Amino acid sequence: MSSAVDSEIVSDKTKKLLKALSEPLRLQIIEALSSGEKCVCDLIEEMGLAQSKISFHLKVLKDAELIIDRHSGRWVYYHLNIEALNSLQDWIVLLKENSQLSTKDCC
Amino acid sequence: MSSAVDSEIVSDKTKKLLKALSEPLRLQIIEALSSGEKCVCDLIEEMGLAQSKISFHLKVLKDAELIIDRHSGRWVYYHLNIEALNSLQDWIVLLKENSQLSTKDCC
DNA sequence: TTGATACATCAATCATTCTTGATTGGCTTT
DNA sequence: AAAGCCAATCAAGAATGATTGATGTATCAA
Repeated sequence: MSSAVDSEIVSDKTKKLLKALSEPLRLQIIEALSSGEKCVCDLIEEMGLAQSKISFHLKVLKDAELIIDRHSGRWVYYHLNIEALNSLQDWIVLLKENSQLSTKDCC
Repeated sequence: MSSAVDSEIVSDKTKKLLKALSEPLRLQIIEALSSGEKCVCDLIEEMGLAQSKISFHLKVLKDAELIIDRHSGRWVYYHLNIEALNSLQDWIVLLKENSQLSTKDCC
């Protein structure tokens, strides 16, 4: 549906990134991982939350490619995907540039 | 509730920003406004959506201080708040810096 | 003052997302 | 093989968010 012109600039990837970042718990996870790679059990302990809850949110973050997993024995380690942060930043920069073009009268 | 340690780094402001940006329609609005200030009627026409829908999402964006309104006669004009974009970018930069510190073994 | 326009807000429905507890699957140790 | 641990997944319910159509408020024009 929605047959309108749909002149979209935001990529689906960026949409997914932003949706993944819209949840406070997931932001906490992101910040926890910004200090280095951690296994799920570390996060469970550090955040004091149920395992299934953590796993649920990790999955959302992983689907958005904000984090990357690494399996080792029976542990799964997660770390931030800096590329995702970069592409998010690029989008913001683009918005700001656009914005500045339009406030100075053109050219 | 939630008596846990709550060693939060993300500010409530950032949380709200990211939540506001988690909705595709709102991203479209943001991008529409990145090319300059517009009134609600412009957005309605440009996006081909119901007025109450647009107003609803504008309110969310305004509450997050991502956009700023300006009243003139019976029109209301909205434009992006660059400060919000800046603070979002700052948060990302901080995350990346943190992340880089932890990958090089310390110091 | 009447009517029209621009926008906000509300209440009800609908849709999506989160949470919880239980189960399952994969490793590892014994 | 059996038992224990780590983590993913599932199903049901709870909570949150979005959409819709109607109503309200302010401004302007006739």
